[in-house]
Amino acid sequence: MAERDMDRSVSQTVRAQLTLRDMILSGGLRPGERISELQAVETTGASRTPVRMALVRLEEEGLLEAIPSGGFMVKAFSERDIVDAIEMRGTLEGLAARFAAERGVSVRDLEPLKECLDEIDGLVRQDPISVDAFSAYVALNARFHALLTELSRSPPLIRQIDRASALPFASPSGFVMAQSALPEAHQILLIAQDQHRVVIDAIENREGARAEAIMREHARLAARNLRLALRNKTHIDLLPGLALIKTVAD
Amino acid sequence: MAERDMDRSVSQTVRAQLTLRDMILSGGLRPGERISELQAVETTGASRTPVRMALVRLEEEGLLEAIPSGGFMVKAFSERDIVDAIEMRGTLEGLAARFAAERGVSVRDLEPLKECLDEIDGLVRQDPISVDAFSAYVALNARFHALLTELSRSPPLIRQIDRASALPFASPSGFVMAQSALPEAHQILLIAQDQHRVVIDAIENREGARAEAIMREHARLAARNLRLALRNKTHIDLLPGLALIKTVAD
DNA sequence: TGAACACATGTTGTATACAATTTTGCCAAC
DNA sequence: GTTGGCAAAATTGTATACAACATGTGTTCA
Repeated sequence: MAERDMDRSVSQTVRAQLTLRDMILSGGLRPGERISELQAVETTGASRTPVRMALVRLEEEGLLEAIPSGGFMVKAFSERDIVDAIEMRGTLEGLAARFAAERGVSVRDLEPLKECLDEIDGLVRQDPISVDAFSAYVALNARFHALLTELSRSPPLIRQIDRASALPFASPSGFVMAQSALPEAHQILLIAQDQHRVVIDAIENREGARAEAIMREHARLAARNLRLALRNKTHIDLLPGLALIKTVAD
Repeated sequence: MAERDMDRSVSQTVRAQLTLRDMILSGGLRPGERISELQAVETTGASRTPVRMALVRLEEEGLLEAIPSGGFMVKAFSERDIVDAIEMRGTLEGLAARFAAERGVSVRDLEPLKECLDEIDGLVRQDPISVDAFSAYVALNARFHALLTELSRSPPLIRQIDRASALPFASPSGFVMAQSALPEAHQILLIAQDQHRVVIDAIENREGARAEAIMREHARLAARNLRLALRNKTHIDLLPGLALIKTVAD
């Protein structure tokens, strides 16, 4: 912790925030555990002021919780919290799809989305999907969701969706893991891909209500699959931010 | 600014945050205006550290925007941002209503909601509604929305809705103003009240999809009315957080 | 007259010192 | 043995000093 890479281009606050977030998400700090400022100072290398700023930001982000008597602790989530977060995010993305459709987007705007989907098609064609292809899929899926969100052209909505994604299990990766952590994973991936295509079609044809409904269904499917995966304990170790869950055992 | 009430029960950070928020919302600080830390120190009476913490929190809250070169400025919102924020909040409340219905709530839980609605009934009975009755209505409406949100029993969703309400024009008060800033205000209030009743009915009967649809419609109506009010410039001065809007003149 | 550079000024990011509050451990009393 | 209280230690909230950076202005040269 002495000779860490002192990148002067970013502030100490940002660096401390990144370091602490990594520690929280990787499970280096247990849920419910109090975070000692001095200890954080040692591990991050920054001084107390930037550490405190980072802690405040992480609290607003939803990863930490303020202790009434002072200081912060790592927030603990229940399994239902996770499912709820995914539905919440999907609901907001549904609104984004509706906005995109109602606002009217040009064919040019939809091109990157379609390219994304074409690339995904190439990946999901193979049935026992390789590990490399899978991580490529995760990245492409995240890209698709981000592009769709942007398409709403609504800064408040985009911001809110970003905030909802701060909870790692509610991020697009969480979507994917939820969909892929079951025996019938491959079929689910195909269904999800179909839904993606239909949403784009709905947006292209200015069908706001339809676009929203599809995205809602997309999210409800992801939530359902995650519920099943949690119950069966299948591959849940793939879920990002797992370290934040209170009791993996029910 | 010398002898402000030094309430030792709350931290300097919280006090600075409240003071600065008031200044922003009341228009004491113009949108796009850079916030000087030293000036904030003078006006709030706190020292630089708590002021900085307050600024970070207000940024996360969405009222401030970070300047790349350092420091913060008051965020500016377009009229469409406001309408979007109201729809966004309504969408999340729709999800809350669905959760409440699906999760199953006892009759006891619904009682406070019904009392709220009964009280509102008493107020909206008079046609030219008095000023006192109107502010009572605003308070009761806020209470109803808060109770409904709580009914979802979903901490992540409740948190997200609270955050969405941080933008003052997206708060329940914003809902009301949007609904009441038109000539046919009284009729609109009656419709809104009807929708409130139907939502409770849907929740009571475990009809999740219906409860959600009604709340969505409730929000879309509010958004539509606000759009009209903004176009006609009728009573838009009643809208909370008006000072944050970039151009009142289109 | 205009543009460019240097300097001065003000502002923010960071570090640290201090004070107050909370927590913890220990000892005594019931 | 348990509980209450007291004291010490640790931790957080606050204030301020310092350093790096950005900004604006004035002067000088083309």
